[in-house]
Amino acid sequence: MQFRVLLVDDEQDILDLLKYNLEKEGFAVETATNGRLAVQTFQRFQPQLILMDVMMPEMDGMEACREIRDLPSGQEVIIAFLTARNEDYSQMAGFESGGDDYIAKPIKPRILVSKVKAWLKRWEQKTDSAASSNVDTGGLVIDKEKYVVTNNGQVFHLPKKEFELLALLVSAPGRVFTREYILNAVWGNDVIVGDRTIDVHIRKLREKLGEELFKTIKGVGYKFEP
Amino acid sequence: MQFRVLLVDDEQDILDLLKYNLEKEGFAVETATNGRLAVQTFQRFQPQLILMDVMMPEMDGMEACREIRDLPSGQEVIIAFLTARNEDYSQMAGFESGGDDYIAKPIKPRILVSKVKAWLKRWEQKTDSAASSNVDTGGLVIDKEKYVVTNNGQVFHLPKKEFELLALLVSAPGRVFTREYILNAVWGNDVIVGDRTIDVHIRKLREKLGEELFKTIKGVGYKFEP
DNA sequence: TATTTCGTTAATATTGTCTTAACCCTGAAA
DNA sequence: TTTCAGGGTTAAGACAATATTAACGAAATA
Repeated sequence: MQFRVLLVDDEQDILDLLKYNLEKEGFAVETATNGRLAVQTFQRFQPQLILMDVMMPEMDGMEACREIRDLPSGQEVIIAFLTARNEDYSQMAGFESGGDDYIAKPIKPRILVSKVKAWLKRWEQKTDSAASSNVDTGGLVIDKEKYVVTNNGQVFHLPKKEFELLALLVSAPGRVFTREYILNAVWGNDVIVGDRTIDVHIRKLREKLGEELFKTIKGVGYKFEP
Repeated sequence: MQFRVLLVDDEQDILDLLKYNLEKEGFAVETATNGRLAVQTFQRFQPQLILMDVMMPEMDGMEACREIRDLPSGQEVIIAFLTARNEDYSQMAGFESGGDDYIAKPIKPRILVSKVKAWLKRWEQKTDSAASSNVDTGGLVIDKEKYVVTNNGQVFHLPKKEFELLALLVSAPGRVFTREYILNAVWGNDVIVGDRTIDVHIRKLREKLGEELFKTIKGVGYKFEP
């Protein structure tokens, strides 16, 4: 299998250098010169790895990263940032925008190649074991690591409680969960919240993911049915 | 009758705490510190209830649960898991390993005791009526978990009272249930409802599932016959 | 600090379920 | 044949459970 790498930088020199070195190693490489183009190219090219400069005209790396992560196909790809050494990467260190790693400029070809190989290795492992941490039921994919839900291609970032409620219901499609049980599972046995709280969260899930997915059994509880 | 409870956790502190509180309530308690020991102790001790941590050395809770369920004597016992809240309950919520319920850590003694009592109450009922969660009698399948009735492939979603009445009658096909008994079982001994109420519910069941399935014994009661 | 997002609740609306009243039917005893 | 007891049937209304909306404080975020 040939791996695909997308390079994004506004300096053509750097793009050429990196591309040359990666292609020499047998990777398929495409390039983009700003964030907006990167998002477009990503959708067509579907790379396993994106190497992206943070500072760019038109749309910066962070923003592009977020946009890509919001695409249904943008969950799996590894995104690594290129940064000037002294650049303030405190912002990205937390990877709030969904970046996985970074590499400091100036970039030495050797180091780049070995890093890329390491990333792609990680990508392979990740997709191997993805089945365990991801639940997939009838077009609805729940990624417990990233706290992200994908429904028929649309990506949702659900708040914690909603996410947990959803994860619970989806864990056994068709099974009815009583209110009592739900309270235990999602809120814990020491927290006391009113019954309406569950309704409201159910409502939000229905709003976001589809009314018909969550069925009410009056006097009993709720169930998820694809 | 004294109930027997088996506690399984790798932390001695927790075992001590739980044991103390349960013994104070009059339960017979034994403990084990990993899954393997739990299975052994179970065979000797034959408890009605097992409280088990999910994460343990040697053999984890899930695996132990499965092994116990595979024993001839492991069908009746109620197995509840101790879990850190927000722990990944996707695996256990589906009860793939045969667990019945769980309680979230940190565990407050009060809550523990009341839960244990509820579980043991359920155990008593369970063995009383041998109410397995699925009943299948002559093309009629009652799935208490999914709260769904299937009759010759057709799926019905019955309201609560109807469902309970049906479940009662079907639990002993051919047996006649007196009106008094039905009132006790479905409505509870404190609720007062007129006699016509039962008729009406029977009517609805006949309408939905077939006239001939529910036979009236005048002056006595009703029975279900496939 | 300013701002936004979350979680919860209160108040109200809405829905499905349960119960009942009123009346009908049947068979057996008077 | 009447009468009566037990059950059958129907639809209306009572009732309880859930839905919905907005609003508030708390928490996270900028």
